[in-house]
Amino acid sequence: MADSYHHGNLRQALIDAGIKLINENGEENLSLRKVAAACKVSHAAPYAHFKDKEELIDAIKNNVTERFMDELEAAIEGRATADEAIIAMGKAYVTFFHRNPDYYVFLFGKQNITAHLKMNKEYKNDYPPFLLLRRMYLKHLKENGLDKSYEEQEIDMVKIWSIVHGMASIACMKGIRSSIDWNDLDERILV
Amino acid sequence: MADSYHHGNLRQALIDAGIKLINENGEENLSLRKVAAACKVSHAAPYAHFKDKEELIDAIKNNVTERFMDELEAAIEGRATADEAIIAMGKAYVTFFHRNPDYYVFLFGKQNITAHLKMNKEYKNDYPPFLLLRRMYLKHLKENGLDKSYEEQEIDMVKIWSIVHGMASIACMKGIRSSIDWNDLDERILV
DNA sequence: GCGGCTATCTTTACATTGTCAAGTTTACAC
DNA sequence: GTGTAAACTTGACAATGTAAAGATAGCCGC
Repeated sequence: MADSYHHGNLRQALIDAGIKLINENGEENLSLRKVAAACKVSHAAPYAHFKDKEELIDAIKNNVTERFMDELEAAIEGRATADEAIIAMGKAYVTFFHRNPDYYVFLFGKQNITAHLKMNKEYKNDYPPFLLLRRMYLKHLKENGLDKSYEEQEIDMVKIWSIVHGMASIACMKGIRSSIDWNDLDERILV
Repeated sequence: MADSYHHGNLRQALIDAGIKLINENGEENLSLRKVAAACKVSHAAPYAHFKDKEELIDAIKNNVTERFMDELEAAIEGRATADEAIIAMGKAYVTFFHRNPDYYVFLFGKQNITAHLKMNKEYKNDYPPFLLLRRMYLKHLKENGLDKSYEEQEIDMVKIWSIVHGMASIACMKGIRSSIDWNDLDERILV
């Protein structure tokens, strides 16, 4: 069914083509019609799979977020201690965006994080990287026999997240990007 | 010259109308034609003052950045010690964006920082907030009789900036925004 | 005062884009 | 086989960015 009337798997093809086009031309130059053309379907075909342009972009965003999480999880894989895992995760966090600054803008540029998390109240607890951090942080407390209040825990985690996320953000800025050895830096910064 | 053929001060009027429209409808819904209409001029009039849409947006960005800097400078005004000033500046940094999340996306969403800083190599040293931080940090070293290598200084400053900037970024995310008392938090996080 | 120069603004035009509506084709259940 | 729904095409429309050409007005040298 490769060249039949029905495409076969247009939905995924649109997402893939979208990622490719965004990597080449940036999100602001992405048009539904170009994505459709890249898949050799008519300009209105995407509307069978996505409500509007935003829904396609959200789908792409989810796809990228999954790849991001894959790298974070790969980074903590096999680390002996929670401390090591947290350091590794922080490095992977910064490295992921430093290696591809476009993804930072794409994921956080409009502050959507991910489409399926779109709501107007507390969702930090559902943000995948934060869940991973919490898991490692609790492991860290246990390993070191520490006992902290919920509030103290929150502060610690936000602190770690802030450093890492802030570094990632700064590391992506044009001009600053190449002026600092991030891979070296985060090792010393993450206490 | 209020209703003459020439507007009088169209350039500034376009910037002001642009800020207003962005605050109301977001950057993604800003169109040159709407801005022109808000100033009661023809849709092509802006081209006499700005090369293209991006140049108008950059001008608006500079305007907002100036207001941002004003608040940072006001925050350190009259602080006794550098440490106090840095804390105050950090709070002002986070507060500015927490109070108006749209500005964070607007200023950093496309990672441009400001138009006049647009170049492809090191410009951290020209980023106004960073200059202010450096000034305060050097004051801090002197006040406490500390002597650090240039590299150690860089790490310290990036660390401070990362925490503050990361907190600002996170504080702006929908859903997380209201779930944390940022004003209380940054006081305890900034060592 | 006057001619001209230039910046400012208008009008017109065009290509790109998001989206809708109506029709066409295909797969699939019954 | 027939109907039904999903997947796709075609055609249309309004909004938008931008270029080109013309109109207007302030200003400068004389």
